[in-house]
Amino acid sequence: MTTRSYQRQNCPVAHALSIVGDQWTILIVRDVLGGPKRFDELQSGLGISRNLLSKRLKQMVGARLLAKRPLPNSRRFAYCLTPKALELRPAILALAEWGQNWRDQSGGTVVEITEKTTGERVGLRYCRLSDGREVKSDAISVQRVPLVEPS
Amino acid sequence: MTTRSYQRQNCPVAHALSIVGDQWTILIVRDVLGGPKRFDELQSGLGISRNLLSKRLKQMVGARLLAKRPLPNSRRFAYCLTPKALELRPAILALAEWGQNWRDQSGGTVVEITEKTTGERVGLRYCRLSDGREVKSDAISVQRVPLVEPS
DNA sequence: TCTTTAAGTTCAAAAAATAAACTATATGCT
DNA sequence: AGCATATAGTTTATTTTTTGAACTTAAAGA
Repeated sequence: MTTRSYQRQNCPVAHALSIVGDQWTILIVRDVLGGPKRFDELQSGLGISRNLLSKRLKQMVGARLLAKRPLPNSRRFAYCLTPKALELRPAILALAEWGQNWRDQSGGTVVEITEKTTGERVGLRYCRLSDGREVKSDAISVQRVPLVEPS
Repeated sequence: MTTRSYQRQNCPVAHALSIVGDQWTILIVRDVLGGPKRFDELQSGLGISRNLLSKRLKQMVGARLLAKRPLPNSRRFAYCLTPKALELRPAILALAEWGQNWRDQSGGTVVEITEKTTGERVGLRYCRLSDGREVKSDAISVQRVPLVEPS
């Protein structure tokens, strides 16, 4: 799939996938969500080949998903998340929830979201924007509408 | 990336991506979310090559994301979503929201979620499971925990 | 000095995706 | 009946990506 074929769909899902839709980018973001990571940490954690990791990290820095920072008193580097990548968290957590609901074996690990202050469990839900109340997923409707910029 | 390298990560995100993490599967689900689709409709809508679409549809039927049904009084077929694929909707909508928040040009189309009964706008938010109240994204914490099956 | 570590780069081979042409079968038109 | 068209793919050759392993460069530690 070329960037062009994503773009000509003029769809926000296709646009998102043109940036994070390859085999590794989401997993890299997932790892860096746990804190800044160095090249070799990412490589051994993911099992990705080194040249491809190198290429992906460059693309991700170019797409402003990651920032590459030198570590103090060393000639090493850390890759850190930008706000743009941090905002992928809901998408990643939605994938995680789907993955654990439809996992094929029992066991493994699950991702648990909790409220920092109380430790209470939290999940992603549809909410009415006006009052923040939950709306059940079968009570929603999805439309694609042309975007009109506010003037 | 092999299926094996996804599996050995033992992570629900990696598991989800081992099923829907290629370049086309999410876009196919997105299209079929709009109603059952035939082979040629998907092919021309997506611009995917025919042999790859054929392969992906087989994989997706095998993964129980799609069901292939003959259309009555014709020798044509429709690909329909299963509940498993329908449950990808939150992930796809989260990607759509990210894609439109970080789109590079103005214009285009956006995905709008509304409540069927009232037409009010709806979004994906973090909610406390106990009382359904919204929790701000900077007030949550994410952990991976080993899953213990209820006995 | 020798070894190790970190962050890559290079290169050849394998796998996946693309594009275009081809096939098989049924239906509709003249 | 004969011919063109539509549907749902398959085949084949080419291009692009990904992999895996070895190599490089520079600095730090023993």
